[in-house]
Amino acid sequence: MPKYNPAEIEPRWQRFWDENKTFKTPTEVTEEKLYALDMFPYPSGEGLHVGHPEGYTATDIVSRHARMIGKTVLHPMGFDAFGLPAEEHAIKHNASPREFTEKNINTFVRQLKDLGFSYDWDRQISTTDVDYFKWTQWIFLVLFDTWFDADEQKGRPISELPIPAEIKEAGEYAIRKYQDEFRLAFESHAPVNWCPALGTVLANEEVVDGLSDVGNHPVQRMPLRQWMLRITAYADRLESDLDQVDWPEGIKKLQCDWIGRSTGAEVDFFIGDKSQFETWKNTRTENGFPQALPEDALRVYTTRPDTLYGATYMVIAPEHGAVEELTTAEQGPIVKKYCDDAAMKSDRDRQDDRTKKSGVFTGSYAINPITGQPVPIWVADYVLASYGTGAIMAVPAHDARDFEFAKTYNLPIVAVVAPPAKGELDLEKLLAGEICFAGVGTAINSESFDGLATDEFKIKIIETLDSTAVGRSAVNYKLRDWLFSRQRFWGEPFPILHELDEAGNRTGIMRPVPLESLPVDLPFVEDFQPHGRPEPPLEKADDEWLFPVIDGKKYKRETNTMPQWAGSCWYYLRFIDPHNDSAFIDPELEKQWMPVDLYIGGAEHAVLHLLYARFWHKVLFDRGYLHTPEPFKKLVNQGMILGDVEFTAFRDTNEQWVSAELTCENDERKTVLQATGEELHVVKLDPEQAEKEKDGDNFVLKSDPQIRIDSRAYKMSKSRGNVVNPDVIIAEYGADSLRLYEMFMGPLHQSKPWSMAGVNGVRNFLDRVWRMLVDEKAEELSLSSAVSDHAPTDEQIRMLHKTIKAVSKDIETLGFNTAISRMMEFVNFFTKQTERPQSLMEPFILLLSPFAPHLAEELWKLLGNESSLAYEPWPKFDESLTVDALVEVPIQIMGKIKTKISIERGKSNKELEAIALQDPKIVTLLEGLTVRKIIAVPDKLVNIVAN
RNA sequence: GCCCGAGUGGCGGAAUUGGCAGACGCUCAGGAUUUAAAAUCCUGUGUCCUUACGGACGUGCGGGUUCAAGUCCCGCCUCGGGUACCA
Repeated sequence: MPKYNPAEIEPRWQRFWDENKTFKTPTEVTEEKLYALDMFPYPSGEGLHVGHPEGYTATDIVSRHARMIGKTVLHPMGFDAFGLPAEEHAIKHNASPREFTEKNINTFVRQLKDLGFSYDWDRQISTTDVDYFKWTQWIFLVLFDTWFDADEQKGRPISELPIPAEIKEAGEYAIRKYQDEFRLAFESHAPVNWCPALGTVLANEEVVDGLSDVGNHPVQRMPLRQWMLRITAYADRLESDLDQVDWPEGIKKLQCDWIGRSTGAEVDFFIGDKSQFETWKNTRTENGFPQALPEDALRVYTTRPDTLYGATYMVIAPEHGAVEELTTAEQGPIVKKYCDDAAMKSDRDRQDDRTKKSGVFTGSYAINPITGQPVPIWVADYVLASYGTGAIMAVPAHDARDFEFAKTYNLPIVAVVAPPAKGELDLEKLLAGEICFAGVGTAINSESFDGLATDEFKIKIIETLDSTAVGRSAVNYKLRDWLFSRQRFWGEPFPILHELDEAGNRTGIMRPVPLESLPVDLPFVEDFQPHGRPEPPLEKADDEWLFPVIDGKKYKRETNTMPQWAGSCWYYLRFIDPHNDSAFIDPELEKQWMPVDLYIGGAEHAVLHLLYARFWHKVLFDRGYLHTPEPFKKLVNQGMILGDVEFTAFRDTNEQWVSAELTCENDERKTVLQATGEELHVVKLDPEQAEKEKDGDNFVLKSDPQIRIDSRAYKMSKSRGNVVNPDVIIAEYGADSLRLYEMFMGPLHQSKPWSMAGVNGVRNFLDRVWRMLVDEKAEELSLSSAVSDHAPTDEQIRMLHKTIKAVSKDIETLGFNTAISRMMEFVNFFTKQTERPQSLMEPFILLLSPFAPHLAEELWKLLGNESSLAYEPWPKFDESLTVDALVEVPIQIMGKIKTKISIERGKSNKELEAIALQDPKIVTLLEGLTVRKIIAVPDKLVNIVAN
């Protein structure tokens, strides 16, 4: 009995595609190319998750469709395989991270092949391949060899960096040190996020609420020598070039916010006696605004220079360089204690304290350059050393944080901006210092500037500050330079050698490992367990690796490794030319394939990966290795797939039901009774036990409708036990069903709950497709007798053309869920037809093929075709055949539908009106009414206004 | 707190430019087929009123614009996600 049996069909076609290299990327790239890319996965030990195939199926459908419309397609897959989990696993099991990673990759490849994706497997890469990270190291050296020319807004070779005459005179060593200060990859000794549990430092982006992103371990600040990448130099371009790409607005905004560009002014407040202020100001006006931080002034950054008249005190960060100098002898001990405490505090503690502000007075005053009045200088940890100048002018009347601080320490509050007239804010209260207003408005208490609107004021005041050289306009970014080194084993080694002197100490001279000596492979290390101290595991490599001698000079290798992000910053380029051993990519091939036309992946990479990759791309672009300024033309984020919907109810310790609205979660994420905090039992219910409230939106217990229950889909997680394994779905329903279901669930970008019943639903559809063509009662696999070479009817032809049109359009807009529903309608229609002309069945199978490729290939063959349908021309439709001759037009009276008439398409509104008014039902309904107006929309509706 | 996104039947979701709300699928109910079951096929399935014919209501809530609003405008509510002292 030839029933639809995916377990037999699917492996057979997968083998066919593999053996025939059906999806090998063509070497001749035609004008119309498609580069469809998935965010490559981290090959975890758990294997593929059902979230992975969602995006992968979408790009696969687009790729398969593109081949059929004649495009040349590049559709590759690879693995982002460096990273902490493999190393942690290796430590735990005393094994090699490489072996573990390779095993996981094999599982992933097997699972991906089971899903029938049309990847060109000859291009498979892993970031951990030595042949791959050779070029990651090479790109690092490009960064090392590049400085950013701010005037040209462009990265240039370090050899083109202008060297000041006095440096030149000081000799080669001075020149090298000078260059090192400008490189895009540079060493720094700044405080970093050190995570003792992971034994490594982390990027700001990898620390969430003072805990590590991976594993939730505490993170502390400590100064360490680190490699940094100067991503801040590219901040403006990373922001402005977002207009060039077709990305979701939300993601663009996230990147913009992350870059956090703000404009305002830097203002110097004179430190010294009020009597010398005029002299200071005059000297300033003569000499101009100093580039470097002056010693006789405190420099602040503000986005609201228009509130300068309201600056009643100043605050510097505890780490600010001038703390000691500004602290008076009397205040010395308490300031020192405050700063020491702040330094001890972890980021986590700082978060907790954020609700209340603390600070201490330094004892010093600075002179407001516009009013000439002295203001006290305080130290407080609500000012960050790393942003702006690490010092602020505090305007408590117009900044919520300053307001809170001023209230706590009884500092004066002066209102200088009146809210817009319409506002409900009470001006009296504002003037009395009782409330704070942070918006824009009209200047008050600002001498000659009074009455100016905020925006005008800003421009005027900057002009004034500029003319006397006490201030200037300035731009700031939230974006920080990228901390690029990790103290772990399982990452790319840096291709950098540190020159040593006779005594074995670093001379400070660095030497890049030359191209011919790349890659720098990971050495064998007996034990790479983190020990809670910041010496990287590579320090334990043998001397031969650690201390190379070149031209008689002894060097020590850099022993930090690169972070996981490094490999994923450029993998999309390597896919274009994966086996090239003389360059990271052939420039000709790069021109043919870049940019990536469609990039699909999860929104969790909205800032990190996408920002880092764009940054590297721009550097490589500036240095002439690439021809596009942006790597990813169109980006789509797939939504998260949640677990099946769950109903939960709550019971107290006396086994009594508790209604859901009386519960809440406590700090330990346990469900408790809101009123008393009593811990409750969480009971998972069978859907049978739940029902919807009679008049309300809540679900309640069927047995006791007074008790509300929770109905929600949760994120899939091991602990919740709601994880769906794709292998199980494939075994039970088939890969085509899994692919189809994930596409049918809803819009790609939306998060949606899994439903086993839904999988069964699409499997049902595939069964129906099978039966539409196959005679299930026959002994051998053969066509159903309904399938014939009969001439199709007009209705049948229209059905096909409508379906072709809808499916084609939906693939273009990635509306896969509606494409599938249109194909379901086609099948519903034809299974009722006793004659199913083969000439209509064939195009339908082609339409289905990108979605359910195994089944489509099988049926295509059954219909008598010899070869794979992968490159068959996509069916075309005739516009005139996509509409019916007759249309049903509703007739409304006062906007309410009264009847429907079936008429020929294309009637004018006059004709429509006449037909409507003659309709017997309408005539009856209009009796006694006066027709005031008739609106007729051709082929759509008629609305009669009558009363 | 701030910034996004979303609220449509029992559930997932459809609905060019405002123009027939609920396509398609699931669920459930009834029927056919069968010795029986599975599978399959057919019919029905927003709510309320009505024996029926039919009618009223209905896209989170309250207003508004319009001949006509899920769609546009104003004001809220709830949920999901992101983010957090960035001056």
